[in-house]
Amino acid sequence: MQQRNADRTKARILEAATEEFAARGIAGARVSRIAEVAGCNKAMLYAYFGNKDELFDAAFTASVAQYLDEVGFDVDDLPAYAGRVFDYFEAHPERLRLSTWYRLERPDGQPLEAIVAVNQARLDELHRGMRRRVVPRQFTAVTLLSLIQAIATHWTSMNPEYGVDVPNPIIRRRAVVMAVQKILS
Amino acid sequence: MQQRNADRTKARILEAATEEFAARGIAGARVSRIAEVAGCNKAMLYAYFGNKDELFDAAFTASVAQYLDEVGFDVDDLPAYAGRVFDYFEAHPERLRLSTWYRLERPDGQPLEAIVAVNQARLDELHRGMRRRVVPRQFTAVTLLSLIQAIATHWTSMNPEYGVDVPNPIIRRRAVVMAVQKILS
DNA sequence: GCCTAGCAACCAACTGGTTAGTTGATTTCC
DNA sequence: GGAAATCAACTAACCAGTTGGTTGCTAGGC
Repeated sequence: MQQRNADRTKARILEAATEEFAARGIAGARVSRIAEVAGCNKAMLYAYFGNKDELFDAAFTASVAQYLDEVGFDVDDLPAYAGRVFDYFEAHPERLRLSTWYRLERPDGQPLEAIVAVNQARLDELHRGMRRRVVPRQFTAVTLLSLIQAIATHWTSMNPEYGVDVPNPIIRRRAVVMAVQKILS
Repeated sequence: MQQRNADRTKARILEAATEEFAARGIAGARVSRIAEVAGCNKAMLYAYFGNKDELFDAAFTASVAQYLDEVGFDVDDLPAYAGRVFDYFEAHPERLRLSTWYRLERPDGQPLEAIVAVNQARLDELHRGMRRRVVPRQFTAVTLLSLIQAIATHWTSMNPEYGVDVPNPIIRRRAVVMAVQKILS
């Protein structure tokens, strides 16, 4: 077991940061808590990531990259895509929280290049799908993408006032897939 | 013009608090900024609302009450209801932000009684609608309510990586209403 | 194989500024 | 005259970021 390893320390900081930021947001996160969870000194964190804000950027960018990598897109079966998005955030609710914090706390932050590029690619695919008559044309491509995203994550982003009545994951997933099917019909 | 008026001061504090909390969340909000915007001293704020957290509660509760009061529910025309929800948050995006902050920063906060009651009433109405065959039964009532909410607010809760392609409000509204119609078909 | 110089990794303790919350006095109105 | 409304100034704690120094790893000479 190495006692010194820059890469490993960096990775541990990023992991701890993701956890802390997902739980408390940028303003609510405590740098000292991140350092503690990462098992290192605050100074390391500043050496590797600059400052609190840049650390959030690093954590969020990594999180998004992992999401885009793991959840592929498929114009030919959008309900299945919605199902996968549902599965992903069911397994990693903290990723959705991170994304929401980003939206709330960086209201006029420059959109991340990586996401813009992927979104553009998906929009292009949707347009091609529409020309091929695989995707209906009642909604614009942006609307469709955004609607599907909203439907796939609607449970996770729900306020907690429904209590007991919320169905189990299997039923929720089925509802997501069915809703997207209906949107496309 | 009165120089002293407890009710008016209280109202101004609440207004300023809503603005500040909507913009920056609980952790990011600054009590001194709220006092400044409200045109009074910090001490007033503590005299009237106890502390920062209770001030947020007051602002959020008032905001929700106003929303529930303004946007009525109508089982017989759910697409129109979705349209009204869309209109409301288009006109008051800060209310949606406030609600999102609440969800993120109070992950295990006790659900607000007022919302729980209204939701239960709406669920009951949906159930009656289902029995009357006015509302389809493919989704459970909770699912429907949650789906409609998600669809009606999907633009506002979108991350900002779509840029220029986002359609104008009229088209967005039409998309919301149409999507809910399709969900119900 | 052993020693050591130099550098990268690491940290305890500190700093300067900020922040939620308080206090004790002052003003205004009835 | 007294109660309610208001505030300037204060406090104690907190927190992002820094500093100055220590420790472990390794390359290269012997």
